[in-house]
Amino acid sequence: MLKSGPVPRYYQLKEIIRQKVTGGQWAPGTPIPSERELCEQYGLSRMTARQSITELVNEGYLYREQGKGTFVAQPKITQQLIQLTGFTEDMEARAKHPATQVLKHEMVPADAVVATALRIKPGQLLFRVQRLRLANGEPLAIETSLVNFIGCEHLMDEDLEHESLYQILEKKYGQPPLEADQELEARLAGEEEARLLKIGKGDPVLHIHRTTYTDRNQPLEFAKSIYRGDKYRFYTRLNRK
Amino acid sequence: MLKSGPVPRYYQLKEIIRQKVTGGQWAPGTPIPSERELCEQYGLSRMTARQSITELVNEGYLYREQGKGTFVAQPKITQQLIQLTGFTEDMEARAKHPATQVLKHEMVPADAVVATALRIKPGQLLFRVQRLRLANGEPLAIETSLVNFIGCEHLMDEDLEHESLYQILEKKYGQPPLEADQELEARLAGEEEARLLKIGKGDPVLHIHRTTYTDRNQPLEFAKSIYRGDKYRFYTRLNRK
DNA sequence: CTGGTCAGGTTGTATATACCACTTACACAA
DNA sequence: TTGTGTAAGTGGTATATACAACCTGACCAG
Repeated sequence: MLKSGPVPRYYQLKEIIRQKVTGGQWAPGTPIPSERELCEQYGLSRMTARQSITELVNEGYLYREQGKGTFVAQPKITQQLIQLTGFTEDMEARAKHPATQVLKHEMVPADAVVATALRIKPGQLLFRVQRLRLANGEPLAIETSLVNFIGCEHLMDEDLEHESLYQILEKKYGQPPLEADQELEARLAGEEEARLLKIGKGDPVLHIHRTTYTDRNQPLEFAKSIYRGDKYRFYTRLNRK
Repeated sequence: MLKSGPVPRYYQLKEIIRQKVTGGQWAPGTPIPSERELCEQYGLSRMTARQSITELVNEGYLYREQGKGTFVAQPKITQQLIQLTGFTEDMEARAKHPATQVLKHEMVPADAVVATALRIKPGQLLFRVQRLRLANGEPLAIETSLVNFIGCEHLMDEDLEHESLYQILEKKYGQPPLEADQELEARLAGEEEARLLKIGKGDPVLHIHRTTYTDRNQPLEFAKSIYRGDKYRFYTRLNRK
């Protein structure tokens, strides 16, 4: 019998089910209890139980078959790797040890490209930080972030070598990154990039442009990253319609 | 007043709203009618109207704000480009003219890597087709697809120069591609690849490995694609949690 | 053995209702 | 002027119920 409280009942059930799936208690391919069983077992109405299941289906943990039941999905290799994360969390999901060197941080006016991405006027002052990202001690990426929100100039005082930008934005500034659009391209490393990444000029690199959104689809960050082609692989999942 | 029929009411309303959003009738940032207004207007219950809205929110067309209303989201540049599509549809979404040359097609036994991806035993016979993909007459990608389902050997008789593999799989074989996991990497073109793509050896290329799933999360296709780095950009969207 | 029907299970759709949490605007009091 | 409370409107959560669509297995007639 789930309690009513600050945490909604459907969410409590959702987490219980997620636990059983990710914890291996319910094996892939096997049916989970029917919706009617679940409501009886946890003392809630069918629509509430359905909401829990629906969200887990959308997240790829379960799948439904009409007339037959709801089943545990085969675990996707990429489950952890397709979420919006900062570099730090990304590396942790890949079981690598992340580190950061801040190359530069400053306030700069927006150019035309960035202004379009962030939906602001060119010339507006943005916080800009350029960081070298390392995994297990090796350079992996150069990341340039441009951040825009009211009060973003206070980011100049933050310690971005030891704290995650996304964590700071969410916890200290109430600007949680919630969604992002990305573009990826294969390119060759230029002189400067090669030097920083400790690779050869002309080695392959992955260019990633990311626009990050917070509440209300408000653009928050525009980031350009250059990843070593031989050390980084990008994962994604696509759906039909 | 929406009709009850083969098409569910919530789906009818969903399409009506989607039309108004994509057709520009409701501008980005403006509130749509409240849930209570919609049920009254179309003669259905609030939970039904909510289902329509919820799905459109998940698809990124709308966003909700508690206590305030539901609003039209800013259109994302990538809206069309982040869905699971075959090459043909992908090019059409990018407003380019696609063409195809079949380089080879055959039945081959699965090697270890492919067998793992498709969750079958190594050695099982698969349909394999290697195609050169062109956009506006220029070579853009080399695509190698390995397809596995009962009866896949009949694909040998299909005309894959003029028909879409995904269309055929869905319409003629009842195996619709529904979801896919992808891995992307930046690499350099090898001799053979460079010749086919009409670029120089050592030019940057994007390697994409895709596992496509059909109903019940059943692996259907494993594909390796090599895209020209200077002509192709990959789009994706990420969500937090 | 084959094919059809039926019962009982599942998810899918839909209604009606109620209350909660949050936002906004406005009237009113300090 | 400045709060501040109140009312009305919004989406968020939750219940109870009903029937449709679909799948499976058991049973039965041919």
